[in-house]
Amino acid sequence: MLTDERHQLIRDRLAAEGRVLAGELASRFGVSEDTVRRDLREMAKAGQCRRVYGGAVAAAPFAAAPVSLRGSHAVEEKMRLARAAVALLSSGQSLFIDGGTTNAAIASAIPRDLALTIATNSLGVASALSDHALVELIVLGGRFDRDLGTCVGADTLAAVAQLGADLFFLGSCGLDASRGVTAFDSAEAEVKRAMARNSAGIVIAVTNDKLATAAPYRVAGPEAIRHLVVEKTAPAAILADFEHQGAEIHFA
Amino acid sequence: MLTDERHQLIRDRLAAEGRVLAGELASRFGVSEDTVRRDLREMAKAGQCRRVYGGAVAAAPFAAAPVSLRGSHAVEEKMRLARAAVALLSSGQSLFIDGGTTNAAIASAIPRDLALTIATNSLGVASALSDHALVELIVLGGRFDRDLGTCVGADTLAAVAQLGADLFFLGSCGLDASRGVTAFDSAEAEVKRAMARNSAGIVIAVTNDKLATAAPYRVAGPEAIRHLVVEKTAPAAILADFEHQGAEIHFA
DNA sequence: GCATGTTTTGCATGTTTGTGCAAGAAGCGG
DNA sequence: CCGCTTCTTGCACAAACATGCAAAACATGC
Repeated sequence: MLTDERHQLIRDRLAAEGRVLAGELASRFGVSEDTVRRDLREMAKAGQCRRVYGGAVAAAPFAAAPVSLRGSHAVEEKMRLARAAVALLSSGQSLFIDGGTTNAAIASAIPRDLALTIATNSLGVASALSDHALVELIVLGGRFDRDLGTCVGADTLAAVAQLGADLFFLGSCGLDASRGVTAFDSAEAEVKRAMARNSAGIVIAVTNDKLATAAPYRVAGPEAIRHLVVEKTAPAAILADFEHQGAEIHFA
Repeated sequence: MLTDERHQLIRDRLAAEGRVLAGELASRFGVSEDTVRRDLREMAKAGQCRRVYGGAVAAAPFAAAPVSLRGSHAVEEKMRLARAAVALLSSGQSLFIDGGTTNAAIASAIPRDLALTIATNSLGVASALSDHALVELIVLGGRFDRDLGTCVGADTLAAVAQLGADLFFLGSCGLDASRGVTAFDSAEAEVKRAMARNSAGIVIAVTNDKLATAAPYRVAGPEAIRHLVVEKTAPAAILADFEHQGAEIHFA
């Protein structure tokens, strides 16, 4: 097992349970407790956890990334979703695109012959669009959150407030027909809310595992969703709920 | 088996599993571990993976440098300059870093154990710093100029105006002992001027070809340069001029 | 054809890094 | 106070590493 892998697994566990025990990790990984303690010491030095007697606790309770970007097996599905999502676009439109791996996939799937105005707070999305000659790209700056891969905070909100868009590609969220769109992080949710407020329509592309799940922070009600892009295998019952609230369903 | 084929297979494997082991690849390809390590080293240098002890893991999602060092002739020199430039840093400092390939090299050369606050309008610099856990990263948003790889315009200026920094790493400019620092683009120069105004000291790292050249737009006078990082082969006469104006010369 | 230079590869070399073990210090509970 | 656990530090060893070198394969130019 690679040292880096161990660190990743510890991060995952911290995100899931908020704390880890040195002895437990040692037997789980099949290494000595000394090694685990060394790992925890390094991670604490890098600000990824806080060291306590007997183990470690998460640095900031809910800051952990909701998705481990590493084991992103669903890359095929996301590319399929992305291709279906960009079919909604036409030249001259203006877009908000926020963070998440699905949105990064969408950005890289945007055809190069579309003339669009795109504002994003995601570094990944901006990078993907940085060579699209016809795209007017606006970076929404602010404090960079490396767990989310996006800018958040007051500066970002101020930048969003100055803009308006036809469509908002809202990513990496929980989606539930009664609770609507929810986010895992308070600052993230604030930015999403601002983008939603300033757009004419919301587009959400999700893999099945996001359907019928909810996160702590509310972003928008289910009726705000204009377009919902899902996998072909998405449960019809759930989709029907969204459809009744006015969403248009698109299959990847 | 061709070298390129091997590289492609390693990329495939990284995409599928997120990590590879040097020993495993060696036996699979029927080559020595040294060869595999060479491959991984090259691929890491090209940003296609991240090297770890025992193998390599998939590159961080944003690390795919959009404005990479590709196509720039003097990669080696720039990395040397970068290593010399980061020697000026110490924990707790705050920095402005603007665009240019040399600054991208500097950003990627910043040690991971330095706690810094860094504000940048360069997508490449931001990407390079996106996995530095101890760096508080502030993205200066605005209209993205894809020729420069940076954000410029009124929004960017407003963001800069709210910040102050100890050092400003000023990149991609002309440098002349009488005319001072000059830029090739009006909007670019405006942002550089704002950053210069709000920093306590300016650091410039340049290859020889930038020395004793001037561009249309004036950014700062020669007396504003605090640190000048140059190649060992830089002409002494030119350096003396800058030294007389108060600059501290550092050789890469 | 032959000499010359380049690229790739494997091997020998020291060096670095991760790991486990042991000893002592420090925290915790009775 | 004492026993127990957890932690840090120093040390040793093996695995992984970078580097220099030489042989082989290949291209290039006279």
